[in-house]
Amino acid sequence: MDKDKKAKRTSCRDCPLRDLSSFRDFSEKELAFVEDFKTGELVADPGATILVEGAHSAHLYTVLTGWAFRYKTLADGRRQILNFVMPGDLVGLQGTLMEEMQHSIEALTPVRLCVFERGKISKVYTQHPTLAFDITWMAAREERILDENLLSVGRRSAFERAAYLLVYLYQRAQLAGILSDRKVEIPITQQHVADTLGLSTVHTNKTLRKLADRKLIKWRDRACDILDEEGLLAVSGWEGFEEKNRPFI
Amino acid sequence: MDKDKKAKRTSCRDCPLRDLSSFRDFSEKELAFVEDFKTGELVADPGATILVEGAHSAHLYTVLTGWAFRYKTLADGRRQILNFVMPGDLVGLQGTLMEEMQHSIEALTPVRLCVFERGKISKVYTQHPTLAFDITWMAAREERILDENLLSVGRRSAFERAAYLLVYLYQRAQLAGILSDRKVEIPITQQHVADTLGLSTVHTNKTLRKLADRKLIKWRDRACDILDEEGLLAVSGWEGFEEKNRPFI
DNA sequence: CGTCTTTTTGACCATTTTCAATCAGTGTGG
DNA sequence: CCACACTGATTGAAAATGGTCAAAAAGACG
Repeated sequence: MDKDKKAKRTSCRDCPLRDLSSFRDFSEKELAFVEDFKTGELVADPGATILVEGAHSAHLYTVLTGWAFRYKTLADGRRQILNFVMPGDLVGLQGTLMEEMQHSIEALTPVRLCVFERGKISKVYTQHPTLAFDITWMAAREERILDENLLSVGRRSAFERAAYLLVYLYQRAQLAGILSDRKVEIPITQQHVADTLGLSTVHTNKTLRKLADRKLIKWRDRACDILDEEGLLAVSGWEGFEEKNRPFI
Repeated sequence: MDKDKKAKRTSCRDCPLRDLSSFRDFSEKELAFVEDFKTGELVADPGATILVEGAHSAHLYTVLTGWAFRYKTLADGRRQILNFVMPGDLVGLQGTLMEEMQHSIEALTPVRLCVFERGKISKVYTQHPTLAFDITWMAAREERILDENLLSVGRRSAFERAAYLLVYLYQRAQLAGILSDRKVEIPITQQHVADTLGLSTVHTNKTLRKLADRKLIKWRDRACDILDEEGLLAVSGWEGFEEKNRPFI
């Protein structure tokens, strides 16, 4: 895993995520603590494995920039993508709290992460209850997303599922502040879409085509334009996010 | 919702869950705090809705006895069961932390729950970091279970999926201490199984029959004997739990 | 015994997968 | 600049998995 590039360190005070309207504000004390909690930064190349199933991670991370995804595989190689990881997301909590990670994380683009020391996490709980609360909040948020994903894979048709995934990614990218116009440069292949939806690549391709035929999206090599957000929401039957002032660390 | 039966109160010190080997021990101070945090108890009848999607729950619960399940539905009624709830499980955290619940919970058997006041949860974080940590731990555990479920629904065949679900329930019931011999009195219908696996009832029936033909299980009306735990694990390709000393509140 | 719920079955239909190519776009070395 | 190698997107056809419909059988229960 060629992920061990140490990068120059950004101060938490200058953290670009703080400027985004969807994240909550921090007190000076909190900032000082997080600044201390942070051990360094790490950059992973596209395709690099950031965390691997079975490992007992020594670190906890927050994504600063870039896209990644969480996934699990079966013995024969079948892969299920569980969720996508964007700036502001906390990663590696499972490996920090429990014995070992039960999923892997792979970078889609160059990913820059803040590194936090596993051992120091108890200090968050003893010294900064508000931040501890935020960690729980983020875990609950991930759970909520997984709930919706499970509903999608279990009960929505391929067409609805694909529509859901694309608006979902669109809205998340928007909230994470990584969007150029209505164009989401989703850095994923149709293979990734297939592994998220629980479909074959072939059928995924035909399904995306159908969405494109209806002028809802436009798929391009490793990118996708969202042409009709409302239309996608309608097809999927999803209500969308109403997330404001979410915390992060 | 006919769930409003107030029940007589059990002291946390006498909590039957404390005796089970799979749960962690508590300090005297923690016990005293939880005792105070607990507002009362509540009993729900089979079929009753304990928490409903869209509500802003005023309470947080821990299940003392009984089975329930978490689920979401689409507008046209399609239902996806997300996970099952057993003694020791924390319930309603989403509704406590965020604006509103995005899933419902329904009782399968008579369910007895401990009730905690939503407003007091911040006291857990400020006064009892170890318990706050436990809450996060439980959220991470739920996430892990959902990950495996998603893998199952997305990538396992109907046959593997069914095998997975049944050993999973068997092992959880065992850890929760609600098991009569190898016989799991799973209080669910094939309809519930279908809604968990993302299959139709008809196909679920045929799949369960195939498991029975291979002497892995024996299905009975609202009950299921696990005849061959190892066999089910092998079919599903799942490793099983290795959970010890889990926390609860 | 009659009613209700749950399980079981069979026939037929739809969605999705698999297999096998082909096509398009990108980057590389000559 | 072009041939060649790659990866990702597309297609068509055959096969399989799972869904729908309709109805019967089997328990559970008052």
